[in-house]
Amino acid sequence: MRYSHQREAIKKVVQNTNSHPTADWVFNQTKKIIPNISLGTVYRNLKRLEEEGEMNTIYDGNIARYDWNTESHDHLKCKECGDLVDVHLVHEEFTSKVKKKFKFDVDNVEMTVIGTCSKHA
Amino acid sequence: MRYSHQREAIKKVVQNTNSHPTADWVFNQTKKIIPNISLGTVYRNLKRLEEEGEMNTIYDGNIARYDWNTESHDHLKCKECGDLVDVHLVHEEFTSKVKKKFKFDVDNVEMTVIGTCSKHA
DNA sequence: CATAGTAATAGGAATCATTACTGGTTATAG
DNA sequence: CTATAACCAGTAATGATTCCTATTACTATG
Repeated sequence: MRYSHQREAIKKVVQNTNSHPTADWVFNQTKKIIPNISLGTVYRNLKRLEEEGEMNTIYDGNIARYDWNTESHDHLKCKECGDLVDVHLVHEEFTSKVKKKFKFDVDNVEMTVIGTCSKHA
Repeated sequence: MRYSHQREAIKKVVQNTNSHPTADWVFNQTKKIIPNISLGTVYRNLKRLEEEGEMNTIYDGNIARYDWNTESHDHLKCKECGDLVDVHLVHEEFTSKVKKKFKFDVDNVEMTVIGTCSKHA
């Protein structure tokens, strides 16, 4: 893949946040670096970066969010503040259990735990 | 909530399938019963039915699917055939573990295991 | 039974996220 | 330096979902 100024900027933006940004948020942040960048470029490059293994896409309801944390992990979503926090809950033993029990070859587990975080208990 | 012919038909359509239908699929099936039903009516009533606890919404990537199975359960999604199968993987002990470890009050766990089913191994 | 009041509907326009297209620009191999 | 394939900005198109409005149909009551 050829070098591109735009893609580097997008990558940096995503890597420098702990939120799980939407494409639109990434677009607005990247505009601060490259004012005339276009939304299509953001989408295209986020997809590329995911294909390259540089980030993950997670679906929050029906909108996509991007996550630079490519290690297998799960999310806690607070229904009060909407916060999405990374946690590690699904372990090896789980995937091997699923494989045995259902003859299902696990690639990936997407888990979101919805509830109320300590700030809003 | 007032009785409506349309809502009853929509409910029956969803309850009589084991697939996890999209709004569009439900719309097309319901048209066989009520030919002039409108897509907006389908969306509105699916949402109502969910609010009433008659069904669940699950997100498959960024499109909504509806599931009459309102008991807590998880999904196995085959990346080859796209099949979405109901399984029960997350148990009580898990939610109480999360509550202790993260001080997070769990309402609901959404888990989709992505991989290859036995038919496509 | 008739009807008024209100909830629900059909149909279509509007919106939101995302993808596709087009003509011009730029990185980079040779 | 130059050719050219990859990339981009801008914008149109798409697909899913929601919103709007005039009309229709439940249902409680006289």
